[in-house]
Amino acid sequence: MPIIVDKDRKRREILEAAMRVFSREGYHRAKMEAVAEEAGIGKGTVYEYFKSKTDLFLALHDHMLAELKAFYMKELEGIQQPAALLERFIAVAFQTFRLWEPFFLVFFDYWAEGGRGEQQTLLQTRLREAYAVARNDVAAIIAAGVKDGSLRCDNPLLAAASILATLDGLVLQWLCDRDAFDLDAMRESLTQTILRSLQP
Amino acid sequence: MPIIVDKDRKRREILEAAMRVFSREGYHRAKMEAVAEEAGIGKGTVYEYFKSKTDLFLALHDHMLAELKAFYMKELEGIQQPAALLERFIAVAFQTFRLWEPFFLVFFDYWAEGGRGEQQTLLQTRLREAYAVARNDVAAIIAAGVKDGSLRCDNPLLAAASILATLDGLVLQWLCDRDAFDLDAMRESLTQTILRSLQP
DNA sequence: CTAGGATGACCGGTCGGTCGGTCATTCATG
DNA sequence: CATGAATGACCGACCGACCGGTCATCCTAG
Repeated sequence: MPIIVDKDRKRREILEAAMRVFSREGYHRAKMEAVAEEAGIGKGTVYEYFKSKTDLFLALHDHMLAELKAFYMKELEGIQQPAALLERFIAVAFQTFRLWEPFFLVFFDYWAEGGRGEQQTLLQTRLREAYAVARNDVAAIIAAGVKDGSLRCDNPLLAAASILATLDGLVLQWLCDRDAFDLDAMRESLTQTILRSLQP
Repeated sequence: MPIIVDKDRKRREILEAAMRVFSREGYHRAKMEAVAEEAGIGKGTVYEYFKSKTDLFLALHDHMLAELKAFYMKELEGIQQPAALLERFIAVAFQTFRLWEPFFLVFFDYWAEGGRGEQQTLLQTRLREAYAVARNDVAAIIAAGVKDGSLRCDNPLLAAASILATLDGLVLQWLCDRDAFDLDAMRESLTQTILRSLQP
């Protein structure tokens, strides 16, 4: 019986190497060899774990979203009040701007690939689902607030979509120009605006 | 003197062909030959007008932003009241979602290129400037409203940035999933929210 | 005939993906 | 215990398709 390695661990290492390389170079420019090098392995080995560059790209999408979701769950657990939850959610989102910068840089490419074409590819489906889940999660918080009377909102799903949109748009703008605005000031201002717009 | 062509006109035709091809395939996948074919000319001719693919990409950015700005100017001219101007601005933005869909699809690539790296490239500078101009324009409307007492806002620039962010984020979301939300409902809801948050 | 303009065959570099082969580890066998 | 066969893991030289950019050539109006 030969060497046995922790396949899951190595797979994750490759994914993380890919994230760094893709975020630095962009998916299209990035070379598989660079990913291998970043992971400290040979190019051939990458293909033991992912059958193609596209496959790696797609797997990375799932991996990153799962990690991000886990991060949110951890940061939000235990908070009960809808308004407090929402406020914390926004704060965590702003934290991710800095903490998960490479994640968002790679996400540029998912957006680019996802928006184009007939929306039939696997990536597009996944991206759509991820958005839907995020909208529903945020909408659920708002709906809970409406139910217990602490918030007011005609259409929680619409509100959720636009809150997510604002956050997405802010990462975009901030990544393109770190001096566009002060993150903390923006967080405070946005939190105020959103909470006030949901006040009963 | 032999054949004389309208260089400007052909240049614009190439740019528009490029927009169609880039929006369909994405910048990296798009072939120069496809751009030439779309424009109804030979590949070599494209290089009479643009010295490289990158150059074309960059020129397209300027061209599209200029066109978009012209569209906004036309749609907004004559409106005086800040609140009405803001409302109309949002409405026009939502119009562009459908009308300028290819524009936004190409813009994915500008965001992707612009966010990455040390922010030193020409594209990054242009993108940053474009954002700055847009923020200032919107902030100016808000500031005018504050001045004449029809609006209230502590920090017009911050508010402008987040309004733009919301619109950007909504295009992203909508392009990735046309069924994510109803555009008209979203426009109304967003207009309400924004105007209310700026009420004295 | 001249010259501006257009062209597409071609070149050269690049990179995703393959594959033949090496290495390390284990264990059945004598 | 020695050893060599079996096998999972790893690797990087190589291949071939692809595509950005060039340039020798052709076309056409005057």
